[in-house]
Amino acid sequence: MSRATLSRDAIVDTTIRLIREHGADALTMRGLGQALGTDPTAVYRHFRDKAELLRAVSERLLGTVTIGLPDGHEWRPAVVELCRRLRRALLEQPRLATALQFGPPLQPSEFAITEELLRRFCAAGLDIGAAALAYHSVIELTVGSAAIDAAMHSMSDRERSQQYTRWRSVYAALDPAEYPETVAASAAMYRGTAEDRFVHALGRLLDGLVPTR
Amino acid sequence: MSRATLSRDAIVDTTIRLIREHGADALTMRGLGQALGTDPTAVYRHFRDKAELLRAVSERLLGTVTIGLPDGHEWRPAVVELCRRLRRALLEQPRLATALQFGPPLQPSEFAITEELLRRFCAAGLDIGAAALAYHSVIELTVGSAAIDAAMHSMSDRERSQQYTRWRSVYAALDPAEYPETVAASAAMYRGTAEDRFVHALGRLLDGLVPTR
DNA sequence: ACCTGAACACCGTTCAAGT
DNA sequence: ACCTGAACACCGTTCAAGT
Repeated sequence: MSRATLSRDAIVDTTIRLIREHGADALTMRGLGQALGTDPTAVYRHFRDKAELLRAVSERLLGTVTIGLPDGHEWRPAVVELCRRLRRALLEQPRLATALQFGPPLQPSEFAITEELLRRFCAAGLDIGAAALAYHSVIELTVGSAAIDAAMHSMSDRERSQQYTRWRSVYAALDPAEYPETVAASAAMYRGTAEDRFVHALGRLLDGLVPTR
Repeated sequence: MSRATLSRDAIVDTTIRLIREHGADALTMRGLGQALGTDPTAVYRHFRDKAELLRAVSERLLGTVTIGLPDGHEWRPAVVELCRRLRRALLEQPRLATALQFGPPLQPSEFAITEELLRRFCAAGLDIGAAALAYHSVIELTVGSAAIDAAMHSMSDRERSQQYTRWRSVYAALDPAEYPETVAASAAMYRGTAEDRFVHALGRLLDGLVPTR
């Protein structure tokens, strides 16, 4: 057995790898211990409990969201890029979305995301109250898109597109007397990637939030 | 002990009550058995497993979303009301949001929601492809709003507003050199109820999805 | 100082046995 | 036909004991 020297960073690394490979639901402390080459309970020397470990994971994942965003006068590309990154980070750990609101200690990366979004919305010409509302709005959309796509995220591209095709045929096969619009729309449902659909929704939301005068 | 005669409906009733009172995470088959006055494993006569039970719960909760919507020529009040109801149903069972996409059998109530939304968007003048995109967009926002609010949902009004106040002071106490906009916006963050904020976000999204020509 | 491993108090679920 | 209850294979977590 490799004599692993445990550290918070090494534990977080391995946890993220396990979640990425096997899904968030499959993460157990016993499995984590095995992947680390230590007794499962050794992790408890470094983290109070599983929740604190997952908070550290989320901090790591969210930390990359705001770095190196396109700067300059255009607010919109920056907001879109930030939200795309946030969505991808949330996808890694779906549970994270709701867990965010829980913990007593808001995390540094969350503050950075909030500040960046508020700054861009102010740059877009919104007053501070409208910027706060816009912040809440885009966060809600981003979290929802990630939550809906989370189940598909562990699939391969092939499996995913098969699943979309299957759903389209289910819609297409409905009784047209009872579900006329669904049958008519069936070919248009779940078109493109989930991220495409998210970017479209975000675009329309930003259109509504920041009216062009 | 009351000699309860079990039925799927009675089990779903009790499950919803337990989730409403103690939260979705606190639902266990043993606790459910106790609430029903039967052995915990008796439920397995009527449902294959916990997932099937929760699917029946979601079907019950989502079933009420589309009944008696405001009819007539105005598409917008109907869409808003449907989404508010859907959000409230999702709040009862946060887990439901992601579980929706899982199961093989899409449920009747989901079809009804899809049809109703597509119908209203077509009535608003969108072509069928735009209606499908609009459908995906409002679902993502609604699911996200419910997911974010889920943690607060079990709190009393008093606790919830205390939590909001606490977050505002955290934002207000940040270093204004590093987080100027957040400090400036702190008083405007988490204003009103979560449903107020959702209705605002939905309104702006609908503005963007259905441009007034 | 850090890790180990037995142990505790839980889970969801199965299945032979009861009535 | 339906319910019971022991049992199985798991969880997260604690804590005395090791090194």
